Amino acid sequence: MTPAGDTKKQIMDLAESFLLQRGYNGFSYNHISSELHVKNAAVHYHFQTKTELGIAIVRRARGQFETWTQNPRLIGMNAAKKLNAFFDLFRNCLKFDGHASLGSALVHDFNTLPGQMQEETKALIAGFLVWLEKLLKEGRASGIFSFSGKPKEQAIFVLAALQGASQMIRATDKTYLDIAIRQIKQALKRAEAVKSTNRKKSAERPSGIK
Amino acid sequence: MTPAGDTKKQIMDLAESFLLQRGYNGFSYNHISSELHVKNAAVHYHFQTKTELGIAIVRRARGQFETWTQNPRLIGMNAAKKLNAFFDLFRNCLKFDGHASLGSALVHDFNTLPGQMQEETKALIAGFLVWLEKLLKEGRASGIFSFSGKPKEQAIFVLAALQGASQMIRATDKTYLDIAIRQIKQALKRAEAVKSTNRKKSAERPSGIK
DNA sequence: TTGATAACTTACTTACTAGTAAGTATGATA
DNA sequence: TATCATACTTACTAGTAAGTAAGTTATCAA
Repeated sequence: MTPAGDTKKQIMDLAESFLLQRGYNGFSYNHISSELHVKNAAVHYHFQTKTELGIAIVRRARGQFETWTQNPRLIGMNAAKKLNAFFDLFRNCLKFDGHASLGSALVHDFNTLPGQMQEETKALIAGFLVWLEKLLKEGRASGIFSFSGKPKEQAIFVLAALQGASQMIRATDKTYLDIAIRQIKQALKRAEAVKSTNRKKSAERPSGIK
Repeated sequence: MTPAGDTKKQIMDLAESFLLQRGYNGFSYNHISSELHVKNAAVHYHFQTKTELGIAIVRRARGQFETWTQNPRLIGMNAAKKLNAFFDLFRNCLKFDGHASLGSALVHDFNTLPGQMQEETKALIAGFLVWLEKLLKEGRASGIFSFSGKPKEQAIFVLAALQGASQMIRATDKTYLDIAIRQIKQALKRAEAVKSTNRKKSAERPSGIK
């Protein structure tokens, strides 16, 4: 028999994978149980309801993001590298074909989500935005980023583009995610780059953010 | 009895509304039939399968977009106004609370969509991107937009941000869509604005695009 | 007036959904 | 050795999903 605690984690991992791939309404307890070669009642043993399972997944993801933001190695980075690390976070959850980010999967299903999961989703998105806002603020203050408007407004823009791209690539070329990320970076450094190449005629400008 | 052809359109309208609000897996023939006060078999009479209904919805939307792009009034506009008109297209389909754009709804459900609907979805998104690319190209050539990279890359970026924002607002303040749109415009005019206010110290820049 | 057709309803099927109650094998503990 | 909790299985329920076959009704053309 499998070691204690193992199945529960496997259920969460699988459910999260299905959630990213098929949305909250696109997977069932049978999907999970048959994949793990157990009966559907075994899944109910660990998570009485689908809502409970869903909440556990979002809570875990929020905790993981919290841990990620507190990593000293990340904190020691400059704003440009922090932003790249954030992009990598998104790229990583898309490494399995057809996956989306958890945030974009949840906001899509938002209207059909149980109330408690709606609250968790709001908290997840709000957490991303708060972190991004802080990053953009300090990045602009230190001259690494340059953009107009409030950092919070720019954070909304960046997250929207990132989540939108992570979904769009399902129906387009997969490279479109990296293209979108490159354009986000451009949008955050344009004024900077333009200043230094102001006399140049065209649109080709050197990169400050890698 | 209702006039001929009426029910069919009502089914499509309702189904589209459910699709935008709840996703493809989030509505059923019963949702539609009970709303229209008919039996579920009546829906099957007009659309034998859900796939057929889904395809009809996407095809209609593609046709409507095609018609929209060929409107002489639109064609006569300058690039900035055309872009605004495109934004309005998105804002309009979000006027009912909780709705997303058709494109974002479909790409989210992409992995669980029947094959033919996947193809329709690809065509819908590709249509948006082609139009946007052309707009951005002519807008940059005429000096209205200013951005780096290929117009196609910028088109991907703009559409990703727009679709991402249209979904995100379900879990955040509704005003975030307009905020995202404003930032998209900023990203498309930044170099322009920066040139004219290059001596100004901070990030507040006048608007060229309204 | 007949008959064809459009637009349904009635009444069903098969398959899947979340969820539950009761029973069982296994290993740790008293 | 008894017992107790953990981690299941077996076997179900009620509800909903898409889909279908056969019958009904209104309208209109010949």
